[in-house]
Order: sequence, then C-alpha cells, then structure tokens
Amino acid sequence: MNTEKMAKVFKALSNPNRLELYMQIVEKQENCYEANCGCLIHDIVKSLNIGAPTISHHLKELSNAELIFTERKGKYLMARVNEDVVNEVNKLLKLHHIKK
Amino acid sequence: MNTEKMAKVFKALSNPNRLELYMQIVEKQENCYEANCGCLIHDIVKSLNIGAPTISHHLKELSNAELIFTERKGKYLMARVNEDVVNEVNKLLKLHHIKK
DNA sequence: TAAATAATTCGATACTTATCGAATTATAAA
DNA sequence: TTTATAATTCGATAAGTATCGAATTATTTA
Repeated sequence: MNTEKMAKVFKALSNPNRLELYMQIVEKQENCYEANCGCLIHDIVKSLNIGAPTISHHLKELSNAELIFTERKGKYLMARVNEDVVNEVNKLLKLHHIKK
Repeated sequence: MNTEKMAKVFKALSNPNRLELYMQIVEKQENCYEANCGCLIHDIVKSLNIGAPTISHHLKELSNAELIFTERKGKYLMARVNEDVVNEVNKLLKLHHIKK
C-alpha cells in the first residue's frame, strides 16, 4: 500500500467520533464467533451522540478508506472490518528495531 | 490512551506529506544502531517537494501528537520517534480474533 | 563582525470537512 | 395500503488546515 492510500486510512480514523464508530464495529465483530459475523449499525447509533446523517457520512468515509465493508440486511445496515487493510496498517507502523 | 488522543495521532498521520516525513524519520532511526540516534531534518527537507515552512508546520503537528521528539543540535534539528505512542497505536489497531 | 545556512513565524488563501435539519428513500410492520 | 423505522441525500454553515512567500531568528562559518 502506498503512502497516499495509507494517509487516507489514517484520515478516516482521525475524527474522534469516527474512530469511536470504527472501534465499536471492531469490538462487536470480535465478540462474535460465527462466520461472517458483523455489526448492526443501528445498535451503535444510539450510543454515539451524533445524528444519523453524520453517522452515515462517517460510514462512507470508513468504506472509502476500505477499513470496513457494509451490507444491507433488510432494514438494517451491517458493517464488517476489512482485516487486510488493518493488518497492512499494523505492518507499516511497526518499529522493527525494537525487540519486545 | 483515550479515543480523543488516539484520533489526534491518526490526524497527524493523515496528510501524505506528513506521513512521508514521519516514515523517513522512522527509517533513518531504524538504520542507525547507536543509542539515542536520531534523524537530521535538513536531510529530509530536500527529498520532499514542499517548502521549509510547511515542513516546520508538519513537524509541530507530529510533535503535538507526541509521535516524535525534536531537539536542536546546533544548526540542525534532530527528530526521534516516540516509541511508546507507536506501540500504543499498534495495540489499539490489532485485531484479536485473527490467528496469524 | 559580516555573510551564509537552517529553521521558525506570520499573514493570507484556497480547500476540506464535521455537523446539522429537512426532505427523501428503503424496508418492515400493522 | 397505511404507518413506522432505518438510513441516505441535500444544502448550508462554521471551523480547520495545507501550503506558500516574505520576514525573522538562531547558529555557524568566513
């Protein structure tokens, strides 16, 4: 992944509310052990104190950065983390000279 | 580290030129095996095609996010990575349910 | 001390964006 | 088919910011 694209990923995580949204999607997904398990956006909306239009906007930003996938499940929207991108970010940020 | 602060870190990495700057600081530091080794900013300025005022601005952003420390060495400015913060970012981004 | 180099500060500009309310669309429930 | 709920789109606004050139400060070198 090139610098330009990586910067987009970081930008997607650079707003506190959007980061919180992303982390809740991660958390919901981690606490679920079924295959293809995702996170229903509606459950999150209530816990963040920003309006639905803003949530929608933030979700699009996360999608554009390819940090998440979204899929409509009837009345609801489901989000899943794009694990490949997260792993790439981790790789880039890792400091190699540190022995931990 | 709370969400607010973490978002500031991501914001600091969200501009392509600033990310490139940060990565060069990391790289210089990783290729040096002396203790307290850092990176001379002047060497980087030439390789990025943005002006000195902008570099100065970006360095301050990285410092404010505590991603780097800077120290004046006579005529030059030296930068070092704040390893603690980078490690915290890595911890937050890690996906725990993935067995790799 | 005078000239040169590295970096910062300042002021301005063009661009982006987080957020909202209102209106609209999509789907489900009555 | 009407009503209710979830989500999106639209238009507007306020705030932030990347970048520059010019001027300034800090430090070294001649």
